Amino acid sequence: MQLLSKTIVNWYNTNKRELPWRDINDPYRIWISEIILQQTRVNQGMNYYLRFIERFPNVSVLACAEEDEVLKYWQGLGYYSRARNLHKAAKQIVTEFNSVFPTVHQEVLKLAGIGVYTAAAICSFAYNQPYPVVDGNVYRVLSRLFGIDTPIDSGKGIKQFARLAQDFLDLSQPGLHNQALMEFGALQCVPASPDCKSCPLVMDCRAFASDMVSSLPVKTQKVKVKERFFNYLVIEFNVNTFIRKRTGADIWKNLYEFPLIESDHLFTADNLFPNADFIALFNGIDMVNIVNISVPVKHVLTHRIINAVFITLSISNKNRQLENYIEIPVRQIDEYAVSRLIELFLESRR
DNA sequence: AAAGCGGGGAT
DNA sequence: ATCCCAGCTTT
Repeated sequence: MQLLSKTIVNWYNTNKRELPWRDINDPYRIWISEIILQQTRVNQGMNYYLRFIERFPNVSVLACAEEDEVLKYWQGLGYYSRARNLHKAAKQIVTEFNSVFPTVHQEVLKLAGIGVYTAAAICSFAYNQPYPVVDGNVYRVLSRLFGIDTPIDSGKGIKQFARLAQDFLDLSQPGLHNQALMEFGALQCVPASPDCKSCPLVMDCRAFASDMVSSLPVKTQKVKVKERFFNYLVIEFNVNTFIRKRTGADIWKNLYEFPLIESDHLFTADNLFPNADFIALFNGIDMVNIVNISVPVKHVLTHRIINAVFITLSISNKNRQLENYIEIPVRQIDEYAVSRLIELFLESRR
């Protein structure tokens, strides 16, 4: 076991990428990088990390910031609960740990947004503590190396791989071992068509020996894609428009958007005025002029398809319903964190 | 245990 | 189209 780990670490030392959050000990920076990289590729998160660290260089600065600004720095990256939890955890650290990032694994694990993987990553990278990381890369490398076909998204699989990863951990250098194992999965033992001929572990790989590389790891997929229909109302009132913060347990929580009527279909010029929600929103307004109705947009996410249309309209006066919204000059919307869907619409209008 | 949460790149 | 990425939280 230890020999295999040494082989991977040797591979790592000659093949690793130079990354700004690598070869540092600052738990804060490691923490930020780990949260950004959850379900996110290095290339996608790199600039977010650099900008985030520049604006929020330490936990105190982050804790003092407004959540709105933290979300603005997260705009476009997705999984926005990461940003909300990051901010929440920063406040936890200030109040519960005197602004010093905790060094005890159990305490790290209690911070908002930090689960088993991230706690192990921080404690091993920053403090060299003996906790094995088990991320998507590790599942893939270990399942192939040891020829394990237990589904990695089952309770049994999670426990089995956690135990295996613990046994596989090189206790003499846990941080380096973990980094190397993940980088090996990211660059060498890739999901599709890995170059096994150049792999230093090819002779030790159970999956290669039994021609199972392409079928491991096993995952019981289920992803049901649900469709939703968002009708956005881009209201022009002199030079102003109206926006609102999304609330509730739903997509894009705490991000801003135009007045929205969700329906089981998209509005068109033909079915717009008979719609009860539409009529209600503009009740009491003397004149509503439809300026433009955008072509339908299909915003595809992993587990959702958002169909959206942007209806631009001008109004002659305000009513009671619009008091529930924030009235801002149109250009000022750039200061608010919005979803990628809204961002793309705004870009298309420039 | 299952569902929900974003967005993008590789194949 | 499908998979999956340095996963976590809520139901």
